[in-house]
Amino acid sequence: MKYASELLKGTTKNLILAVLSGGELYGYQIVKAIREQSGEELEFGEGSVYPALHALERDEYLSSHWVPQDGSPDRKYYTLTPKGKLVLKAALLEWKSFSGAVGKVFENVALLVRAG
Amino acid sequence: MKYASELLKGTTKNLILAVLSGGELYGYQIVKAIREQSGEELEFGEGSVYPALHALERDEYLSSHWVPQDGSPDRKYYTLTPKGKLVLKAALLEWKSFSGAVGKVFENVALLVRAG
DNA sequence: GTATATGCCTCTCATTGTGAGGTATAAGGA
DNA sequence: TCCTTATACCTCACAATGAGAGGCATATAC
Repeated sequence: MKYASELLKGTTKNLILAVLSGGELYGYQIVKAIREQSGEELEFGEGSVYPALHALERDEYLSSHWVPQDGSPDRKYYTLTPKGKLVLKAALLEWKSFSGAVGKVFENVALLVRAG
Repeated sequence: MKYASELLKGTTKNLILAVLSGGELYGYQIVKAIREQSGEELEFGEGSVYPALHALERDEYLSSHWVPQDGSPDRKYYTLTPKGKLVLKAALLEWKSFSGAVGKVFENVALLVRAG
């Protein structure tokens, strides 16, 4: 991992909702979508993503359906529910506000570090 | 709390190091410093901050000393160690990179949400 | 008398990312 | 032939950590 794993906590589910806003994807594809859309910076293990997907479906932010494949493992496609879209919108605003607040605190430091 | 608590995970210790870059502070003061410097957006409970301070001192990112007070509780002041300053610098870079990566994924969504 | 502020601490609880393991098929190279 | 890699799903034990409640003590204010 490129980042301290704790940073991801709380962001994982929102990232999943985010990449699903473009249309349905299956689990394995979601991992790759996040990796690619983040510019190869964010990388999730399957042990993080599958449990997260189950929780999101349990909370009715996602719905899923199986699509059998020939000669390769079956795929479970996930789609945002209306409830999930609302949660995603809220998560985007929350992230913007949160990262801005953290940024404010860190800005002060940058000055001091440069100064001394 | 204004934010989902999971968002704070992994950021708490870095925020503490950050506000201490301006000079030594005691625990109670650190909570207020983060609240103020974040524009009243970030609020930590004592149950989060004190254990974090102990961990940071255990890892030698901080050192501390008691200062007795008259008629009010004694204060435990914390100071960044050289090791702590290095960790802080790394944390700032990590945050910048991490928040940028999350931002990339979320940008794609914003377009889609607005579109439909 | 009761609440609020100061200032430290500890404890349990729930959440969640990691990493390893399991299952199964197919394609490629040594 | 054998081994690795890729696909695609899953579970489980582990560690980190923020929340919230509780404890202790003093001082001020209503």
